[in-house]
Amino acid sequence: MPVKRRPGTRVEPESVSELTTERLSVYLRCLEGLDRARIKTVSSRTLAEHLHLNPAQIRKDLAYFGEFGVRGVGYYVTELSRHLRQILGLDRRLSVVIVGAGNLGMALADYPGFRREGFEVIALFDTAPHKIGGTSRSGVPVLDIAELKEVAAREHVDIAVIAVPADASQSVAESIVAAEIRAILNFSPGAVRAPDGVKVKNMDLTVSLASLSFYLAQGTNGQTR
Amino acid sequence: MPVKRRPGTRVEPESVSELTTERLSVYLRCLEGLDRARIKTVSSRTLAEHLHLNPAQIRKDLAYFGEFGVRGVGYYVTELSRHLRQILGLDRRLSVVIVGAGNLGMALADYPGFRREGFEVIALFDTAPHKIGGTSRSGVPVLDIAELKEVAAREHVDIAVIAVPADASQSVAESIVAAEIRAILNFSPGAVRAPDGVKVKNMDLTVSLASLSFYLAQGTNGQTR
DNA sequence: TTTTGTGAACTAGTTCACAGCT
DNA sequence: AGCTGTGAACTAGTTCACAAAA
Repeated sequence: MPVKRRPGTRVEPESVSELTTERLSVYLRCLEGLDRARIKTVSSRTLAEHLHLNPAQIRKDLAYFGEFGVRGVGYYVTELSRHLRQILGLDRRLSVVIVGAGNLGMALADYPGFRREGFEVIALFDTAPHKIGGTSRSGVPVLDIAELKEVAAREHVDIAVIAVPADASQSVAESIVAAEIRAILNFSPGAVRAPDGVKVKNMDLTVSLASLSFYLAQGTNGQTR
Repeated sequence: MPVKRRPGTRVEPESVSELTTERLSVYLRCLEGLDRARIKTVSSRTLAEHLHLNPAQIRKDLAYFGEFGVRGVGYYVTELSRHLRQILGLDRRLSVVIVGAGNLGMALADYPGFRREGFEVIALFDTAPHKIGGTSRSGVPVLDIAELKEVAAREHVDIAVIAVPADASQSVAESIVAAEIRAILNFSPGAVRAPDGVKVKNMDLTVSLASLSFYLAQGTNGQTR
């Protein structure tokens, strides 16, 4: 029996897993490619072949949010892209700050992929006096971390990236939470703790390398995604 | 009934999931901290409290590889660290190359966490003539990607990191596979395809940010790890 | 016909709960 | 007593398979 939810309708938060939302982002990127190639419609089967995924999974992921497809036809590429951008909240400018103006923080501030996807890096934050007042190569200013709360309030910062050494990460996370930023992308080793209502995503280089090392050591076999 | 497997014994590859191996790396880091604090033994409960995990999960993860614990006592910290390092293949020097000597590649080459965990970045590779022949700030040489195969054979490279723009990532992946490197950490957007026997781990910034954006847009609530 | 949307079946991963060892 | 190791139960995630729509 068809779900009588209209496309774009909000869904109960608990029911959508992070695995699903990550795949939505992958679908979106693929659809944007198809759109540039002037392809009008795509079936879950074709999309699944592109992405090496199961077609039923794609249909199920999309069906959480509405009935976007047309039976016998598939999905309209441009339309589905627009829906996915809206579902993912990518239909508006998102402002990002990076805490830690070391090599990694600076590199991330200048990463062209951010801007291309609608993320704007408005500032770097650090504690080192000789860094404060400077800018990244592309001109992102480095500010004193003491100013984070004020800047976040003034500029409506959506996401904070943590790119500091491990021993500073928890205190940085607390400053971010105090600044009322509700989403954190953490590149520091070791998970940071944040209260409910603040989403933390860990990108731990060390853990990923260890997992590759295990594969090499044990001769396991597999593929991520 | 006790498993009659001795500690350190190899396990059937298929039975250990990537989620488990990633947690092993987290356990190891935590144990190293306890070891530095001169703590001799730790129970799965205590470890679980540190890491905000379930104690049964920790016991189960460890039990895949042997019986490391002592009933009534817990685990000997130093001994378990040593076992985990061996299981993860971190008991030896691992050599890493980075393909793509842009901002991100350079930053990764100089990332101190690599060396600290026993990974040695031996070279960067790029195609841009003005980059080739130079070095990163910490002195990692930038070589021509045409030399990758030769260097990999000579230096026994374990892991390759992809840090190039999306449109180059698949061809870079093919060069890496041709160089007989069997583990890839991919920072490019879009999953790269590699044959069986080559492990790919994707660290897709765009996907992670989109997932945070979804959380902000929908007001979902959760915590990674 | 093609292809969606979805209940049902299946597979993977987590947590419980307890026997058994120290 | 305390704590591990592990079957059993549970929960989450994926894939199958088919009715319904175009």
